[in-house]
Amino acid sequence: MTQASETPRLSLLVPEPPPPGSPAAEPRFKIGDLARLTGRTVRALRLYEELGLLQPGDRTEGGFRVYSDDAVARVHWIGKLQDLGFTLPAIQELCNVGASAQPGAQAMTRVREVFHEKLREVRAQMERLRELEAELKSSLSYLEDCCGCERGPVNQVCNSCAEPGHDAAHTPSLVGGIRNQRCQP
Amino acid sequence: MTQASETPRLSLLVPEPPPPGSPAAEPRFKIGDLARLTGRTVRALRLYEELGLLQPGDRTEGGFRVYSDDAVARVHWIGKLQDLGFTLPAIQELCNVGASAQPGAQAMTRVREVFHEKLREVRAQMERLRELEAELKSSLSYLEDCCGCERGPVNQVCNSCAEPGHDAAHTPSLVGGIRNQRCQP
DNA sequence: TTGCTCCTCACGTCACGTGAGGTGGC
DNA sequence: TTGCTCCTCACGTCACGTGAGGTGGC
Repeated sequence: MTQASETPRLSLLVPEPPPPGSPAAEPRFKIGDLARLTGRTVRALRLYEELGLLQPGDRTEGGFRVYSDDAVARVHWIGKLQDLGFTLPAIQELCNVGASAQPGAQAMTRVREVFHEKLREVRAQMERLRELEAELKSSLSYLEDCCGCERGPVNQVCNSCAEPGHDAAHTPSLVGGIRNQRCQP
Repeated sequence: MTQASETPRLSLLVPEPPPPGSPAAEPRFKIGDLARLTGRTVRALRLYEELGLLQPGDRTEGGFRVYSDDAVARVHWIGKLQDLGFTLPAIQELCNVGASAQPGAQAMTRVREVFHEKLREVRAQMERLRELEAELKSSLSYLEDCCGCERGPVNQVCNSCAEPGHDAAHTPSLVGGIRNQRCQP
């Protein structure tokens, strides 16, 4: 875990020191620092910028992007929405709500609808994962018996396995799908 | 819900009738039927074929793909593995295990490792979704108050909201990320 | 014959990955 | 000066979506 939040060295990159009276110099990150702090690739961060989702606060004379603390929270926010299944264009739309001149009540009612739909999707996704978790567990328990098998090559013996409980009717579907394949890659 | 499993009409597509003594004629689907039965697009099914994951049992004289019941189970199997996070090339590899000549114990030990890793990933994913579900719920409850707001346009009032509990410190991060945006699409 | 479905290219999309070739920062 | 990081193209990948132009099946 790289901790770059305590690297005052980076503040040397700031072309102009903060004017007197302003809050203490904020940490300033290069794109590689931001990538490490957020678990993204440099490429991903540049893509977010291209789509208008993330703006560097500044650039150095040489053209290097400079970010402040805000950017970390920003990228985490983007990540949450992506994990909820929002595409980057959909996240753009959410951004635009914040900059829009429509009445707050109207805009936030719409956001609520969108979030409500996502809540339904997240719950359906969790249910699906619970099913798959159960299938994985029964597959693992089934395969445990296979680990000591001495019958022979997969393509010759597995499809007619005679172990108790290993007939086709009792084989978990995740495992059953593997046996008896003729797959041309 | 389209039920194509009882359409003996389709058996007319079979160029040669099953030889006597063979089991009763199986239902035979065209690619559109298979798509409806499995919730996939025709394009997706053709892609699976291109990658060697799904072979039509036959073709009509005119070149139409003909599938049997097996194909439905096959596509569902592919779908489960995709939902577990396997890529199509990774599913290909699993297929190849079934056709390989290596000892069953060795091959299945490897499959077990792969499934075990997936189980870990599925559980991590469920935990992530639980967190996001909680964030969505608190965001929805927060936004409920906004629905009757009469203060004005989003970009003028939302960022300095004075409602009790709506200051920056008490705003759920999913909502906070929307306000005060300057997003160029 | 009409309408629907199917066929094969082939280019587009989404969220990046991965070099190529060159330059900035300490 | 060296080594690392950064810069901008620009093409590749993955799992399809979406026509274009033509043909099969009942």
